[in-house]
Amino acid sequence: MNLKKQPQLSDNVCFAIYSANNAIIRAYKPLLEEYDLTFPQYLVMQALWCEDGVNLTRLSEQTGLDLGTLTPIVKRLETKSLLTREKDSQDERKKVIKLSTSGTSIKLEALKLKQVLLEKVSLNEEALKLLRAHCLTIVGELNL
Amino acid sequence: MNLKKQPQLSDNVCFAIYSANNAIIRAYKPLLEEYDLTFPQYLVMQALWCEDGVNLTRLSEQTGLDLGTLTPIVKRLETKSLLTREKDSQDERKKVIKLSTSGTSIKLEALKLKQVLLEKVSLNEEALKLLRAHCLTIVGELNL
DNA sequence: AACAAATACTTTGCGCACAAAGTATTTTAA
DNA sequence: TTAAAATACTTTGTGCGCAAAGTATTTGTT
Repeated sequence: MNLKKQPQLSDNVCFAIYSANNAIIRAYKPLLEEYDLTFPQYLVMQALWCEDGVNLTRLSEQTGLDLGTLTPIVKRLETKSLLTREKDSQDERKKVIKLSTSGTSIKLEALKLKQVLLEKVSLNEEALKLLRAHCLTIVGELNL
Repeated sequence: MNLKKQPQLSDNVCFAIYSANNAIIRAYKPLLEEYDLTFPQYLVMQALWCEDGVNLTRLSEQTGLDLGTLTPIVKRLETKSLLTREKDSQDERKKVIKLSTSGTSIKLEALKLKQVLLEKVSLNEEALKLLRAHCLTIVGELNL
């Protein structure tokens, strides 16, 4: 009695993560519209709210994005006057990214969006904690 | 004694999933090069290996991608002669996607890549199962 | 001091991912 | 039996995400 059902795309962990990521970005979109931010831009802002006045390479380490991705994102945030990009006087190769007043001022409000989104998900604290840890394990081990 | 360390970007479940997704796509890239496939193209092929001869809308349901994303992906797979796109004679609005001989022939080999990738990750069967389930819960609940 | 190597960032090209607008076909209803 | 609405797909525009190539500055070596 082989009751195995047809194999499905959703049997895949990788597909599940991929789909969850797309779903999260879609769900954040209407919430972030109020701040005129995309999801990756929101992540960069969060990185800066954690540690301000860093150069692009540091931001790259924090976000896991490469410089070719970050440069245009940070430029767009500069256009929106949420941050400034100026050369490091000590080392002119480096660009120091600093939050502007308005970049800092939206921090508390914008961080609340995380709760708004998570409220839509029935997973409990423990499950989310585990999910986060397992994802970071994958990141760490695949980036070796 | 408040020993809480600085808040980090990686405290976020959403960031963890986002990073895991990027890491998975990066890790698959060299493996998929042999088949001249990108990760999303690989997912579409997997969907077809599960259920062949479907129209774009069905493929959209299976992959969670919208038609505007799928059309160009499927066209590229057609260019690579991995599948055909022909109008449904019953309903000429629909395009029926069918695997070609070569599209079918790489199935067994290409599906092995999943194991190759997962071997790099230390998570056990149980953890992966839970991770997958939790991600699908998020997808289901955010797409309401 | 001079030149090679390393580092930090930018630019270009390609393929997603999606919203919005457009085209074609079918269904529904007046 | 048409006109309106719905459905299926395509196209266009924007913003990632990354590889590869390019520029500028600094460091290391002779």
